[in-house]
Amino acid sequence: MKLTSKGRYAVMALVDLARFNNINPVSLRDISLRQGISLDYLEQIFSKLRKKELVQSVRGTQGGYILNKKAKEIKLTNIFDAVDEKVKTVQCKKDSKKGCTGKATKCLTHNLWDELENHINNFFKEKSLEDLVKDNSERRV
Amino acid sequence: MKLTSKGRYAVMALVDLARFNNINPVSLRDISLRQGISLDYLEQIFSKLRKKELVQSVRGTQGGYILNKKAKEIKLTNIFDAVDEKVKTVQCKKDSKKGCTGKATKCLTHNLWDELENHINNFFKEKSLEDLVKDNSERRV
DNA sequence: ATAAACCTGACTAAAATAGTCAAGTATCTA
DNA sequence: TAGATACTTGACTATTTTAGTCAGGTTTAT
Ligand code: FES
Ligand code: FES
Repeated sequence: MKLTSKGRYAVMALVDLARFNNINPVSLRDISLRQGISLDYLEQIFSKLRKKELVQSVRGTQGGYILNKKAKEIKLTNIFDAVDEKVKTVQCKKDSKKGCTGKATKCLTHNLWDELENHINNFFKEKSLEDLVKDNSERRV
Repeated sequence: MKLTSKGRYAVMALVDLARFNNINPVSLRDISLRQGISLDYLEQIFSKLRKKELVQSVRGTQGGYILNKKAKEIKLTNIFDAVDEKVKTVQCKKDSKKGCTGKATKCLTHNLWDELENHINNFFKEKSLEDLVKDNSERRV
């Protein structure tokens, strides 16, 4: 099980944005340089974040992105959802009547993976962007 | 983040093995048929499980595999470890002095991913094969 | 002897990931 | 108003990982 770069970058970028998000928009170029993430890739990511209304764009010179909600209200789960980083543990189609081996019943481990999925998602539901920013500035003191 | 088939199959196979593991060894062929997993693939998986001494092999006709420990003592974490299904959330090399973007410091989110990794691994450390077998037979009543 | 079953290593097709590239559009500033 | 900055979009591609397959063994009960 591993976390993909897309998900990791999305969170990194938003933490960066949240820290520098005083009044002026933050350009992707700046985030790219600070975090070492390809600008083109960031653009793909932010396009999705914008569609889910986590950020707002400001076009033109001196433009960039600003948070569209309070950092406290943006949970990790929202971020991951926006960039399609989903937790997938079961093999069967989630709602199908058939188990993962095509049989009518669920396989021996279906319940286990469901539990696991919930366990992981709970973590994402609890953590907010604010937590991350705080966490980080504390460590700098 | 998703669970790979290798990890899922390893657990499925061991649960199956644990259920039928009375006195006689269980052949991979039987597991393959019951669980719908390719025999060749199962062989790869059991080779690893054997090397980590989770199972014992019995060669020859009427052979197969038996558990090498009590089901209670085999945790999910042991199984995943055996088949190299590791949880990997950080991008940087775990012990390197450099962060994931090559800088000297850890990136803004390193701690978060570490927490996540622990969170997931805790789940694996708690669950034993016995839990899974019980869980399953209860549901059959 | 022979068949059942374990054992091993090499190989490969398909999918997912992590980007790149190209061609725009909008807006600020000089 | 020209030019620069920065967002916008969609298509394309190289790399890596996954999920197996395949071919050839060896061991042992009957
Ligand atoms: S994981 Fe759902 S039936 Fe196997
Ligand atoms: S994940 Fe370790 S430094 Fe970025």
